[in-house]
Formats: sequence, C-alpha cells, structure tokens
Amino acid sequence: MRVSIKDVARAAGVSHSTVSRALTHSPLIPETTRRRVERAAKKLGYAPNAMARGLITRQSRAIGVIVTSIADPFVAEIVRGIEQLAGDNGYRVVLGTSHNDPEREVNAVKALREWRVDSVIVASSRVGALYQPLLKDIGAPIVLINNQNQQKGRVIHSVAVDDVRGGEVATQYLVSLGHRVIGHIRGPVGYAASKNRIAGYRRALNAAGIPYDRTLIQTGDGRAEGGAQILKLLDHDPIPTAIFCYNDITAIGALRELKRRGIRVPRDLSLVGFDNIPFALYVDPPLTTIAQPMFEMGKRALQMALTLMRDSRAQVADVVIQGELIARASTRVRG
Amino acid sequence: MRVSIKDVARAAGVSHSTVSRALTHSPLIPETTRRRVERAAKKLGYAPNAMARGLITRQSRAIGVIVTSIADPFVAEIVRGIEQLAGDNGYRVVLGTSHNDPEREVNAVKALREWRVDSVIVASSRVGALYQPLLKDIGAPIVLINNQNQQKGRVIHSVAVDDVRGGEVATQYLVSLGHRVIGHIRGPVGYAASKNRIAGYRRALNAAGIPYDRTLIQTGDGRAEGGAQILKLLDHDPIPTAIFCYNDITAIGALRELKRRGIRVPRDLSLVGFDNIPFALYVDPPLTTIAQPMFEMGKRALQMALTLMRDSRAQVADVVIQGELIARASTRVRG
DNA sequence: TTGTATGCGTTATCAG
DNA sequence: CTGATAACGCATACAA
Repeated sequence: MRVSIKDVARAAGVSHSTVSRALTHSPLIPETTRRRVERAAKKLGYAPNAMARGLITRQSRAIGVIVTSIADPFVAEIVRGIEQLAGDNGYRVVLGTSHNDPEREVNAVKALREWRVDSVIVASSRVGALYQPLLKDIGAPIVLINNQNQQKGRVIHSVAVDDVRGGEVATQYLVSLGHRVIGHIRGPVGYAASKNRIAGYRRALNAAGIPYDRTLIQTGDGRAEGGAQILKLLDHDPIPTAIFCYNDITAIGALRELKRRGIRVPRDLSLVGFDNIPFALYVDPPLTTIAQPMFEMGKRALQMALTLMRDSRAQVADVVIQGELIARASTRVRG
Repeated sequence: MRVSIKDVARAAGVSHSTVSRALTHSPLIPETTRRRVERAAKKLGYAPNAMARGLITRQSRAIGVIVTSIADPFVAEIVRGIEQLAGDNGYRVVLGTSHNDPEREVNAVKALREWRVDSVIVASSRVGALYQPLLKDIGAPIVLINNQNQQKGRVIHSVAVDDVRGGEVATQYLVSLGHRVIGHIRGPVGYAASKNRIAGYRRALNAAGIPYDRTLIQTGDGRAEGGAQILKLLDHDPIPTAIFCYNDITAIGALRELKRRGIRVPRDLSLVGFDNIPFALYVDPPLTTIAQPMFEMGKRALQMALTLMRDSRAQVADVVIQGELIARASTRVRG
C-alpha cells in the first residue's frame, strides 16, 4: 500500500514519468523499457492509486447506482446488468441505497457527489422533487430506470419498460383465451407504471370490443397484501374469469388469498402478473406474466451512461424496452 | 464540479486552510467564521473532493464487497446489511462481482486494490487459492462471509453461520415429530457447509439413538436440479418419512419433483430446507427451514471491518452466528 | 525517447 | 485563531 510510482521508477532506473507512460502503454515508450518497468512494478507489487489518478484525470471511473433496496430481486437484476457492463469498461459500481428513507437517499446522493462519480444511475422508483435538484448538482450524466415521476430534462435520461404495451399484451392474451370479463388489480396511485398498465389494459379491451367497466378495477399497493383486493373482484357481477395484476408480487398475494378460499387457478380464474420475478416460476401454479428484461435494462442504462460520459452533449434518445409475455400455467382458456 | 476549496476561501475572505478546518468542524475555528465559511460553501454549491481528501488522509472510505452474483437473494440480503451499516458510518460500498468467472474476480480484486479500499468483505462462496494471495496484497482488513475454504490467517477474518448446529437443529426437529427414517440431500462435495450440515445431521441422529445409514444420503448440487436426487431416496427401504435438504433451493427442486410424482408434502413426506430464502415462504407448502440471518451477517461483517479499520492489530474473534428454525407447513408429525 | 516541473484539491505542519 | 507551505501519487506539458 505504500509503494508508489517513484519506488518503481527507482527500481527500474528511470524517472517516474517514464513509469507512468510505460504503465499506461504510451506509444512513446519502446518495448524494452516498458518491459523493464513492468518487471520492476510487478516485483514491488505496485498498483497505481486510483484516487491520485482520478484527481488529475478528473474522472473517478466510478458509477453511482442509487436503489431503494438491493434486496429487491428486481433491483438486484438491474444492478447485475449495470455492474457487468461497467466492469467490462473499467468502471466500478458504488452503491447508494435509500430504503425509502429520504434522509438516507439524500446522504447517498451527497456522497456520490463527493466521490465525483462519472455518472449516476437511479433505479429508485421515485425521484422526489426534493432530491432531483441535488442529483443534477452532481454534474454527471444521470440515467433513470423505470422512474415513476414523469419529469425529464436535458441532463436526465431514462430507460423504461413499455408499460402501456405490456398491459395491452397481457390483456390481449387473456382475451385471446376467450375471457370477456377481465378484472384488474392496479398499482399504487401516483405511479406512472400503474397508470400506463391500466391504459394498456383498456386499449386491449377496446380493441376487442369489450366495454370498459371501472368497477372491475381495484387498487392494490404493489405488494403481496394488495393481492387481497382480489376478493372484492369476486363479488363483482358477473364474476370475472381472469384478472390482470399490476405485478407478480400482487398476483402471488392474490393467489394465496384464492387458495385460502378454495378457488382454483387457472380452473376457476386465470391470473396474469407483471415483471417476471424469479419466484414467478416457482409458485403454484407458475405465473403467466410480462417479463421485464431487468438485466437488459441495466445494461442499456450503463450503455447510455458510457455514451454520455464520452460526450456529455451527445444526443441520446430515451430507451423504451418491450416486455415479453411469458405464458405459464396460471392462465387457460375460459372454461 | 469545478468549485474547489480555494473558491470557497476567496468567497469567504479566508485562507483555504481555514475553510478546511471550518468544514471539518475543527475546534480551533470559532463559531462565527465557521458560519461564514459554511454560508460561502453553500452558496457556491461546494462539495469536497473525496479523491483529494483520500489521497492525503490515506483512506478512501470505501468498502470493497466481492460477491458471486448480486442477483442471488441470499447475497443481496448480505449486501444490504453491509451497505446499511457502512452508510451509517460514512463508508460507501464498491461492488465487485465474479459470476464464478476467475478472471472477473481477479479483475475485481485488482480494481479494489487500486481504489485503496479501506476494507474488503467477500461473500463469494469460495476464495480460491489463486485469489487469496491477491486479496492479502490489498493490505486492508478482509472479512469472509460463509467462506467454504477452511483457510484463515492473521489478516483474514470471518463471519459464518453455524452449519453443524443448523443441521443438528433441523434434524432434531424432524426427530421430535416422530420421524425415524430421515434422508438427506447433501450439498456439493468440497463445500465446508455440506460437510458441516451432514455432521449436524449425524449428531442429531446419534443423540436420538437412530443408527446412521449412509444410503440415506444423496448428493445434490445446491441448486434446484439437485432436488431431483430425492427420487433415489424414495427407492430406499424403508422409505424415509422425512428429508433434510442442504438448502431451500434444493428443497424447492425436490418439492417440484414430488408434486410431479403425486407425492404430497407433508402428508407423505416432510421436508426441511436451509437458508430461509425469501421464496421459502411462498412455495406450496411453505417450507420449514433453518434461517440464516443474512442481513445480520452482513452487519456483523461490517462491524468487524470497522473495528479492524480503527486498529489493524485489534484482536477480533471470528463470528459464528446461529441459524433459527422456522417451522412451516412442509413438515408434520409422522403419520 | 526520456526527464523536469507543475498541478489536481485536499489535509497537516508549522509559524505567526 | 489563522495563514503559508508542504505533502499525498499521479499524468502531462514542456525541455532536453
């Protein structure tokens, strides 16, 4: 930890600038001296100091990644995508988690700023008003993933799944199975995703000539508990034969509730989720869902960041990724 | 990003050293000037440069965290524990993932070294021989979580769950339910956890006066596919009435296989897992398991790191944490 | 092709 | 209490 470029220089019998050039593969340095320098560096166990380097190059080669919780499998998969591509390009991921605690989140942003991260990727679902200005102050390109606040700007870019189309595809699929009375458990109010998925749901109904009935929609909370709202839909007349849920967690919660009531899925009721979380495959029955390509989204976000880091004025269009229908056993033709 | 301490100094009408002192709350600086400096700093939107600071303080306030995959829910929960406590103490987590690719892992370690991370926590399951020396070269305290290679040293510390006791408790529980023929699907050969859980299994059998029968043990792979080994155990004579699985994933794989064969859990067979991954609660039936306190382990590891960062010669004992039996519906009294 | 000198933005060491 | 000034370890403009 204490061997510096000067020690290598001394050992190799050259000046420290020569060492610097040799180790960064400058074309100025001939093969022979480069070799000698490298040998000396290796022998001393030299590793350049990224902080010193960053101070002068004015880049940290760090990507700040802000998430609500790394323990959310959805988020984890995004981070995996980011991390992989970042690593391949010589960048490191610095984590900042918020756990929906504004204070924590603000602290994270401040720290990333002190670190002089070269870019920030936010997979936190909501970039609060309080916090967005702070973010901009970092002075590095910002990429938001599936952000639920509509606001964008010149410095803020985004990657998101096409929620409207996703909701449409899910509903279309149910229609194609012969269902005509299709309920929906929506996500939290104020989330763009909630609104957009409903929009897709309506669009599909409309295309199928099925009148829209707002009493077929109940409001969940995006968590398993919200799935209990399905009980209200069962009181609807006529009883729906299929339900499109805001997300997989909601669907899984609904599934549990149905099981308790002795209602069989998909025999009595078809169920569709959204996200394709890893668990969706393992519940009983395995859940039909719209897969969000989370790994891919992480990668695309980092790709965007790379472009912007190379040229901060680069014109990059916001990315909208299509989800994919994964048909599994929680749905079947209307009996 | 371009406003430095000198700009603040100029704006506040003091020297840059005064600014530094004021902002680090040095007792030398009187309230009044500190206020003035802080106002100037705020007005200019000044944020100290962590790289410059780290260069001179000789600490980065970064914790390197090496994991196989952040997308593993088990790992993610550990990282959450690390991150939380780290953040509370002014440290940031820098991620290094390997995905079992040695090259990636070595690269990660090298990068953490260049970053001069103040400590390294490794939640990768195996610290290969190739890679351990590299790790030591980082020259910062190292804490291994659930490491499967036994090697330790003066610089390498560890936090681990008590696998022997865990295996024992799981098996004891089955015994207490009246089971006498208890099978086991073990984990991968060469993993300390596999060996230790078996040891616990044997110890419990022994205490119950049940003779150990090695043909009641099959070797899985720690993944869902390994759960299929349960079919071999069903051929055993007498047929086991309970199976203790190496981990939850294995148990879930086994469950799937049993369902396919029309064997009912827990009516025909009781099943116990290990880990208590989030999914264990949602499979059908919910899985009885030994919970590893992953969040807690992450926190303990960071705690250890903090102690060692304060005093590198501190004597810290390796931590062994007890798992907890979570009794759910996959087990019942022998019928 | 190489070496010298400078500066990146801080904190720490001295004087005052 | 405050201000010069020196480091920290590196990359680079400029000289040789």
